[in-house]
Amino acid sequence: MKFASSYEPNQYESDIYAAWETSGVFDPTIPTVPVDDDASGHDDREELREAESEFRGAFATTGANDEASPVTTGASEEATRSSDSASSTFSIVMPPPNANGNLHIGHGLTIALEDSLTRYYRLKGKSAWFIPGADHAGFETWVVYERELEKHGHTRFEFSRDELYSRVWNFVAEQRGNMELQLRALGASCTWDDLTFTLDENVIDHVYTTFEKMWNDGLIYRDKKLVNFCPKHQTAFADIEVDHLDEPGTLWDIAYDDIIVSTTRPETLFGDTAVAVNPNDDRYKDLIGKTVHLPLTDREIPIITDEHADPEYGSGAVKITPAHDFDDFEVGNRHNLERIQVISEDGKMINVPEKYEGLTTAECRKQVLKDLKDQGLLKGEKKITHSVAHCYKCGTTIEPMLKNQWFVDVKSLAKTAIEHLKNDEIKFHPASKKNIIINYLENLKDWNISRQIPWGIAIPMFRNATAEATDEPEWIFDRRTNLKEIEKSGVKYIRDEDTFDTWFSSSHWPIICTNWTEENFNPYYPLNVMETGADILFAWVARMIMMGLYVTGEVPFREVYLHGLVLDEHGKKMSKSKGNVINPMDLVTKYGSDAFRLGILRGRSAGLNQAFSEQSVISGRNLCNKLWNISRLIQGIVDDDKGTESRGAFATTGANDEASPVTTGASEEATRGSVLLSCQTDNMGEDWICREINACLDQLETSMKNYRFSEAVETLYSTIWDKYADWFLESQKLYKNVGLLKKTLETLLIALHPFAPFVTETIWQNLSWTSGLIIAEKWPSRLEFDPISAENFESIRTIVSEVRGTLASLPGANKDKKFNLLYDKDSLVEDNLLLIRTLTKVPAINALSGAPRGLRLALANHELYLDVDEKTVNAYKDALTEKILAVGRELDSLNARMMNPNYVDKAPRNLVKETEDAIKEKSALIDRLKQQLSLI
RNA sequence: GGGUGAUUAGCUCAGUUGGCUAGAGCGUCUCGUUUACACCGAGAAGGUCGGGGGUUCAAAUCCCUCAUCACCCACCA
Repeated sequence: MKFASSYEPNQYESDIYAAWETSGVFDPTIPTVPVDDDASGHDDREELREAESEFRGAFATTGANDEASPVTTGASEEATRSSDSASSTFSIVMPPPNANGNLHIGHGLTIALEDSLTRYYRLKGKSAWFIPGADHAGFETWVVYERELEKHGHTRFEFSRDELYSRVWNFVAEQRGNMELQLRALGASCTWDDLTFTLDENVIDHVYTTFEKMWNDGLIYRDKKLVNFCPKHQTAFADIEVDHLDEPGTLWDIAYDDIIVSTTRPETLFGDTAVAVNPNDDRYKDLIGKTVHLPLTDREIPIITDEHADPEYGSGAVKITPAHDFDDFEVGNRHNLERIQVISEDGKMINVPEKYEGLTTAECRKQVLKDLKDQGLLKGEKKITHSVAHCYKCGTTIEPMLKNQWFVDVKSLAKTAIEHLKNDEIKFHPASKKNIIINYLENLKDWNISRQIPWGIAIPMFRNATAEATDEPEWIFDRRTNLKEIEKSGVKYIRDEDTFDTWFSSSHWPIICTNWTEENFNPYYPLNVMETGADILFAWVARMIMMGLYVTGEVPFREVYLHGLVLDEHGKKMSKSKGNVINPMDLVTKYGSDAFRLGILRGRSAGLNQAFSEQSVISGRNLCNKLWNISRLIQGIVDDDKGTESRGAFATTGANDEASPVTTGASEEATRGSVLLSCQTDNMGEDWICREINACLDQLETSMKNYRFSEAVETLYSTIWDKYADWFLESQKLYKNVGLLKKTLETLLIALHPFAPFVTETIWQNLSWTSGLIIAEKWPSRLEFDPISAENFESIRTIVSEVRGTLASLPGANKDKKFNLLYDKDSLVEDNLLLIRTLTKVPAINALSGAPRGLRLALANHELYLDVDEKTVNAYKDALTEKILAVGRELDSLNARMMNPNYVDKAPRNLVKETEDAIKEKSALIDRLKQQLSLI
């Protein structure tokens, strides 16, 4: 197979993905918990026991093999000790994208992160399970569908709840598929057979089981409370779904007899049932306990005292409307005040004098103000800025509304969660989020889980249809939500029309996806890591923790990685109205999936909102092409080599093999109990690249363990490009160690695979000597090398760089002016004449005979001269002077450090020694350069 | 009101128990068509690490303070 001169992702990606998918590599190697297809299967104890023993058996066997397997042995001891290495499984769930929509840039980031982790741990030999999902996205989808209805001249009120449900189901079914194709294009190596849709039977089953448990535990209650209500969407919301925006408003002063109250909502005065003043406010002392006449009505309301009234604010007296204000609701509870609802769910006035009945709140406000003014009761107005609650979806002002809703008593759930969090059972990235979530849980209010939209999971509660007279309970739990009404013990019950807040079911996600059950041991629960957006820390992560602990007694995941928002290239939030939205699929089409993944991971760290631009994707594309061409070069060398049996054989040796003549350069920690790959290295460059690749693997493993994706990519980038291609391969154009070229290329391909799966697999399939799929390869072992030889290559690199730099800075330097290199008694140079000549492109390197001549290179430990003519030396005088000054400055600062007795005294000895050595080196260098200058 | 994060090169960002001359990508400049790659190679310029204090032999890093930006929670009759 011939490599084209550049990598064209579009030619390969879909075929590569199909090859993975059909090969079965996306499936975890340890069998997952058996799913009961029919509900009756639950009772089959025998089967369950069998499944469990199979499970444990598989788990134990793999664990035992692990010790001898080379897969994990490359890891340092520290890594092996960490929790993620302790088990042979790796599990992660996909935050389910909306089944109804296209993927946006945030999904692109999520998949890049999660799939890199999955592929990395799969290569590391773990049984990796990346579980995909699709979200019915209750409210989101509902809003889209309702718009659809409106477009066709319908409203939701023309249909029954069940009709609407099936209509939306069909609507979503039509839309589905797109999202899954896009996940494939991004390279998500997830187990498709286990895709969970948030309205699947087993989801509902889990949710009902939990709900029943909560109901029996007394954690579910029904209450008429003030809830956030969107008059447009006709549904209640949790606090978290409400946007608070600062807005200009007016504070009106209204006379209630002798007392002036301040309000921004005069239209709600019909619902007033008291006026409150602060108990310490002397101004109103005499009025306390008396009543005042409520304007525009014939009602009298009491004046009460409550801390809620702030003497500093407005008049210091505040009207209390328990049915339409959260604070007033609380005041009302404290003082047993009547709740009078004056605004209906569609935003019209009710229970008000006929004149105002049926007006919208806005119309009513106008009328009330006019009437108050006419009666001389409007005493003043002031422009203020206050925060107003809005529906996060449509922006409509939220109306606090008295409604009967189902609530979860969160006290015990939050308390348990806090205990486990404080016990450090979950590690957060970034770490600061742990305290934030604890703080949130400490102040959590009860959770309203009722939603008045048809698209969602029905709440499995039925109301006694007969009169209250019976002894039967008013509400009963029952799973038969497909029925509108049921009969039990001869009593008729009618289903509650409401559906669950989507977060109630979402909070079960790790449990549902891994098919956790009480009976089965499940090695995939808790998840190794939960990766999601920092913006849903409270809405989702906090609730998964509470729910996971409540249902399973264990935290649902061991680590949490939170990503921030992907901003546009100027650091601005992407939005349709700004027109700065980047579609990930466009970038994938244009530059390839790998380029997108590398680009979006680069320069990104946990929890931060960070900018993203096409430039970074281009940079990723370039790396893919570079790697492609590296492979092309090596394949060419391999092809030329065929026939001659070179040192292709690699022997696997224990690291502690004392007999080995070559000492290993790897750190003791890294090699302990591990396997090194011994390969014949014939020159310094080969030892050096082995050392560098080992260091790269070390760094990579550390980065991944700490979820530092950007750092991991950065390390690979510089190893592949700056080291492997620019130095090693350039030197291999002379030496051609075919065995080593193959081995090192394989190592780098596998190491990059988690981040750039397509190009690495494509190359793997194109190379003549590789077999199988790279996705199913084993994580590479460390390479054996001679550390002294490797270090010598650093000297060569220093020499070559100095020659190149000096040549480039010579006045009028260009291709016409070539100079030879002279060396004096330097065995390193002498042994590597060809290499240095090739890398520096000087015409010749000669031993110096007689007195030094030409231009001395600024190298401390090597006496090398560029054989330039007098004129050029003279012209270089300024540059040389500048160089001497620069070295002088460095020397000064080093000397200053050593002059400080405290430094010599207190700094670590090795540091002082280093400083001393550096001073010696710089002094020698500066002497020689000065000598050179004096000769000019 | 309470809290979090950010502030480092023209731009976007690294810099993990304080320690060699603060790094990378992109951009800029100079040179280069050497059969892996112009999606390339070689070289270079560019930073008093937001300001001010402090601790330390040593501070981008720790502490205090101020400023600016972003966000979260509470809440504003």
